[in-house]
Amino acid sequence: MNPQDRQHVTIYEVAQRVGVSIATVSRVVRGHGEVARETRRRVLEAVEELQFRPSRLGQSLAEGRHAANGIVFPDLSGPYYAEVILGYEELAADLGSSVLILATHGRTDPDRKVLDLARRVDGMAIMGRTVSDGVVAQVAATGMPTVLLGRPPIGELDTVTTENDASAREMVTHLLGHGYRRFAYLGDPAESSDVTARYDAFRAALVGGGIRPPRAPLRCAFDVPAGQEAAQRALARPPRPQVLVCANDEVALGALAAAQQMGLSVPDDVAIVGWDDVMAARYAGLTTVRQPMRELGATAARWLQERMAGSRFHARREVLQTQLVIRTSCGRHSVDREDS
Amino acid sequence: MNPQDRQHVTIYEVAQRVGVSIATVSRVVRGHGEVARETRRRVLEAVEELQFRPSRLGQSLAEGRHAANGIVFPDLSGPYYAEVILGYEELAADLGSSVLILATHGRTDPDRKVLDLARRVDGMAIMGRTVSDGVVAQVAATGMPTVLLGRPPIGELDTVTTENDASAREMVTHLLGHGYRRFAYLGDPAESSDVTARYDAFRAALVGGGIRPPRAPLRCAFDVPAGQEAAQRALARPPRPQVLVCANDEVALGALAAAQQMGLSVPDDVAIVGWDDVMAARYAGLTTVRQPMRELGATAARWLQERMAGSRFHARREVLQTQLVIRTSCGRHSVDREDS
DNA sequence: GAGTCGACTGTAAGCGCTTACGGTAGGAGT
DNA sequence: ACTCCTACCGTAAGCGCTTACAGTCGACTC
Repeated sequence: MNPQDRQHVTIYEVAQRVGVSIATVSRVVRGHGEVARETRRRVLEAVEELQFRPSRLGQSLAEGRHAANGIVFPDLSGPYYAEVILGYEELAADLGSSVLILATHGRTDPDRKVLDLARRVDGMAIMGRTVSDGVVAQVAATGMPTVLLGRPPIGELDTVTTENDASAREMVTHLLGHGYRRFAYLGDPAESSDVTARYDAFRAALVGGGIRPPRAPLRCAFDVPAGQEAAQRALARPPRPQVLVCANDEVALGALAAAQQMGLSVPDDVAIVGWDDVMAARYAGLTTVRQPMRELGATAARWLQERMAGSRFHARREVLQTQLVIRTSCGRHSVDREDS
Repeated sequence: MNPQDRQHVTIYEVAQRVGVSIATVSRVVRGHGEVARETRRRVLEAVEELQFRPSRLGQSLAEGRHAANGIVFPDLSGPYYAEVILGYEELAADLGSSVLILATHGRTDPDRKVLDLARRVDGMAIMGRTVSDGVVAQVAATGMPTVLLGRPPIGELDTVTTENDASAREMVTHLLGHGYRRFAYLGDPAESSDVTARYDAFRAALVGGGIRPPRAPLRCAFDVPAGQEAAQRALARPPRPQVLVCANDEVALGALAAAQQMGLSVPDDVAIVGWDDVMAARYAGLTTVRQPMRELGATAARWLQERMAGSRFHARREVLQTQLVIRTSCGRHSVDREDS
């Protein structure tokens, strides 16, 4: 069959077949207006026979809504985002919206893509540093319900983030308990507000513990190779740090690889910790901070729904709690902290 | 701002502002017909001032296409699917299509959701055992370009899968080389055609090696807890198998946990292997089979594009090659097989 | 100076649906 | 027998765009 002649059955054909107007067919299909029992039966019969499905486009155009929403994220390669999206999709679909996704990573013109996306949805969730504040504001200015995930608030937009301060503090306290004194931080605070927050809290906690924090973070991207490379540099430079605090688990996994490659034992020669608790972290024995990723996505979907329904009118902020997960990469413990 | 009064600027307002017809505005915006330089300038100016973006709905309705395609997958929780989707999205977006996603896992009525999805896209990719053959056929029958991923072919539809036979054979050969004789298989062949293929090839290879294969697989779902539970049963039942061949890495990771919990050493007491080479596999030292996931998704997107362009007309089949990755979970080796 | 041509622009017919509004017919009420 | 409902159904006006077709109007040609 030639793609050119994709023929969908339209409401007109159904109407003609039954001998009624398209209005009546529409009423039957939508289940809205009143239709005589017998007429309804005949329409349904024809719908069945012709396999009629109303065109979403016609429907949306007439209704003035897409019945869809979108989510913008940096990348899907990490396990982190996948979980968030899943949480989002799950709820959104249950609420009757289709979900459009957009990964900005590596795109030449993310702003434009986001603007495009905005033309096909009723609301959107935007994660992290994917697009410029200007574009977000521009989208929001059209009245598009928008919620921000793991990104600093912009204007009056709803924002959901995860907790960073307390967990960083707790993490550092734990590390200090191991007796470590020389810390390095791997990750680029410019990359995301989460990293910024983690880094700041990390420094503050060190100061609070009477330790002089490192002068600057070792900037590196959010992936395993970048982490490995940065860790290599950090570990080669004397005095060797006793702990590598990594901006996320992927960086930490890279650091683990670097240590192994350099013949250093973790945690005996160097301790390594991360953030997110991705699946691999567990098998790598990585001490990290667990994020409620599914819930992050689900919250976004729920709020969007409420916005679209018009039931809420001022900006909401929520910070989801995180949890320190102690494994083996931060030092030897008398007792195992994590079961399984 | 009340969601009710979301006002988009329409082409009419632009036309009125400039004092031309909407046809002219459309020409300028699309860059198709001929428009006088001066007129073009004034239109663009107005477009800029009013922040006009054509409605995708109006556009799509007039053009007769959505400029979007969809992908249906069982679940996003595993790392496997996320990668496939990313490969798909990346290419599709570059080709100018938006991407709609649909996770069928846990949905009460996946078939209906897929039919819904079909009303909003120009083409779709369907992964694994997500929906019934009937529904796929029904969608395809409307002329919707469709490609199947990791799923047995249906009718004349394009199908991309990954290689299972050779890798299973190679895996078993390697295991036999270790001297193992008692094998168990964890996974449910009914779950996916990949599992079926792997299981069949596994049995055949054992027979080829002069070993009597297990009577039946230990059926379990595709996730870590299920794998753990099934492995526990398998390892508790004498004679204890020397090898647990797992349908995928998540099951294998569960098996690893079970072994650890039972105080068994891997690989000394029991060898464990999986499939997929998810990120965690590397850190768990799991011997597995690497799948070209990104490429799987990208291939689907490319084929869809070709179908939609009408440039291809008969069913395509492709089997992407996989690669055995030897790590430590299958037994002690004199030399490390994997760098890093 | 009439005819021709080309560059530009407007008119209008869709694309497939929803829904406000109005019309019709048959039964109830008196 | 005449009105008045009520239940049902059709008409038509959108929703916002694209594009075939039909002008219009100078500039040119002969």
